[in-house]
Amino acid sequence: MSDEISRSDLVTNAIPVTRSATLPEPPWSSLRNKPARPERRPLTRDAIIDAAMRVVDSEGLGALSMRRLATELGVVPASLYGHVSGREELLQLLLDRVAGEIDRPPPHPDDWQAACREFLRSLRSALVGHNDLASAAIGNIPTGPHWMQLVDGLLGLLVAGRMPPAAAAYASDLLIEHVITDVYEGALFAQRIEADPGYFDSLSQYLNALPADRFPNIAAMVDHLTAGGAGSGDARFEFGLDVMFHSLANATVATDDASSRAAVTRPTRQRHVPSTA
Amino acid sequence: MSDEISRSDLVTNAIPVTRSATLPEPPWSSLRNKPARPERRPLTRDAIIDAAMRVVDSEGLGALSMRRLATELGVVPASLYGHVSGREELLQLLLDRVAGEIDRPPPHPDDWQAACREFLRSLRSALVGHNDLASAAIGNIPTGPHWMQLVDGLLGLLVAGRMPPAAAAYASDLLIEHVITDVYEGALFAQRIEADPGYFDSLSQYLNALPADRFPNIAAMVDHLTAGGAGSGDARFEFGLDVMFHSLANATVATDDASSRAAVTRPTRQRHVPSTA
DNA sequence: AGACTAGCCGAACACTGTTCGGAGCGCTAG
DNA sequence: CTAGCGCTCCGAACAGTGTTCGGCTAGTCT
Repeated sequence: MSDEISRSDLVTNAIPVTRSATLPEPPWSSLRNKPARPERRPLTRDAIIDAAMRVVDSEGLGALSMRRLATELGVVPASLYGHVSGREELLQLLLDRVAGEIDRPPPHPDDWQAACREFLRSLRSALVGHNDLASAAIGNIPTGPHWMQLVDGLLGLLVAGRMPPAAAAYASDLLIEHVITDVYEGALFAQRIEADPGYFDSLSQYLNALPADRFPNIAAMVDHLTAGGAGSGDARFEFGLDVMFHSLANATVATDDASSRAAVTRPTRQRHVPSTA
Repeated sequence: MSDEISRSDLVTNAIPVTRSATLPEPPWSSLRNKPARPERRPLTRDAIIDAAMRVVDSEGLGALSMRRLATELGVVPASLYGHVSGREELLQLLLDRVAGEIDRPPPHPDDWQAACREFLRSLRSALVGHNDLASAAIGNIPTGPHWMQLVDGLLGLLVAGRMPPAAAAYASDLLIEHVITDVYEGALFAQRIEADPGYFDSLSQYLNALPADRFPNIAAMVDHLTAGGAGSGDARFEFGLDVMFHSLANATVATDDASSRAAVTRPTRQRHVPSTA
C-alpha cells in the first residue's frame, strides 16, 4: 500500500495490549493500593491519531474535540498536548494519514490522462472513507510527507502528459481542490440528510416554489438542478473531471511557449478584477 | 453599487443618537434610578446584519461571535435570537447580502463566455471585499433570494451559450465552487501572512528542502509551485476560468444529444469509485 | 386606564481549545 | 543503592463559544 513512512506508524500502532490482560493482580501487589491503576499505556502520537481517526470516521469531524479524544484514550485533555501541538496539527496529521492510504501513481503511464483520473478517484474514495475529514483540507492544502508525495505523484502525471510546468502547478491545485470540495460537499449533504431525512425534499420543493418570472432559468431546469445537486455525487465529480481534462489535454499540445500563466486558451482579455472594494 | 436593499440598511443604521445628548437628566427623573438607560435602539434584523458585516469585514469571520456581535450592538447575546435563528442563519444572511451586491448579468449577451467570465469575476471581487466570508459558503451553497438570483443569472448565461441543461446545472456549481474556493484560499493565505509575515518564506523554504529523490517533480518545479500557490491569486483564478471555459465552450457545440451526465467529453469509462469503505 | 404582547435582559447550561504548576514514574549518574 | 533528573501525565483553571429559559419592561391597542 504505502512505503517506508507508514512503517513506524504500524509498529507503534501494533502494541495496544502490553501485558497482564489475563491474570488478576495478587492481593499483595502494590497495584492494588492505587485506585484502578489505569493501565498506563504509553500514549504515543500514533495512538492519538488512531483514536482521532476512529472518532472522525464514526461521528464526523464536528465530534472530534480534544476532550472527546482524551476520554477516548482514557486520558485528560492536557496530556494530548505533549504529543500534538494542538487541534490544527492533529487535523494535518489525520489528513496526512489518509494521503498515505492511497497508492503512488505510475511514473510513466501509457495514458497519462486515464492514470490521472484514476489517481484522483482513488484520492476521492480515500477521503470519502473518512467522513467529514475533507473539510479540514479545504483552503488549507496539507503539507505532510504523504500528502506531498501525493502532490508529487500528480505533478508527475501532468508533466508526463507534456504539460508545461507552470500549467501543471496550477492544474494540480485545481484538480485536488476539486476532489476535496466534492468530497466535503457530499459528506455535508449526507450529514444534513441524516439529521433531517426530509431535507432533500424540502430543498427541491423550495426550488420548485421559486417564482418563474424572477428565476426563469432555475424554474426551467429545476429537475436537472435537483438531480445534480444531490443524489449520485459521482456524476458531479466525473463531470468536473471531464471538464478539466478536456482542457488540460489540449493544453499539453497547444501552447508550450506561453510562459507562465493561462496556458490553456488565450484569454479574451488580460483583465484584472475591477476591485469594487 | 447596489439597489433598494441597502436603503433600509442605511436608514436603520443612521439613527444612533435619538435625543438628550446635551441636557443632563433632572434628579427626579425616573431615568436616574435605572443605570445609564441604554438608549433602546430598535435592533432590527438588518441592523444585526450590518453590524455582523462590519465585524467580518474588519476582523474576519472568526471574530464574529454572537457575544461580540451583541456588544457591538449594545445588546445582550440572547436578544439576537429574537431576530435571527442562530449563527448559521446569520451567515446565510450575510452571504445573501453580498450576493445582492453584484449586478445581474445580461440575459442575452453578445459573447456568452465573456459575459460569464465577467460575471464570475464580479462575484469574486464582491466576496474578496468581505474578508473570510466566502468560507461560510464552501460546501454549503446558500439558498437566499439574492444568491438564487445569482445562480439563475449564471444559468441563463450558460444556456444562452447553448449548453444543454444538465451540463449547465453541473457547470454552474463547478464555476461557483471555483470562485468560492479561490476567494477563501486567498483570504486564508492573507490571514496567515498577517499572523506571521515569514509564513510564505518558510513554506517555500520547506518545499525547497524536500529531498529531490523522493519528490522529484516538486523539486523540479518548486519555483512554479511557490509562484502559483501564493502571490497573485488572480492568475490562479483566471487559469481555472480558462480551463473550465475551454471545455464548456466545446460542450455547447459538441454533444447536445447526450442525455444527462458528462456532456463534455465521452468519459474513458463509465466507472464508479471502488468504494473502499 | 388597564390588559396584552412583543422584545430585551440576566443568568445559566453545556460545551470548546489551551495553559500552568504540580506530581508520579522511569532512567541514569554518582 | 540511592539521589537526582527529566519526561509524561494529571487537576484545575482561563477565556471563550452557541444557545435557552424565565422574568421584566415598554409600547400599543382596546
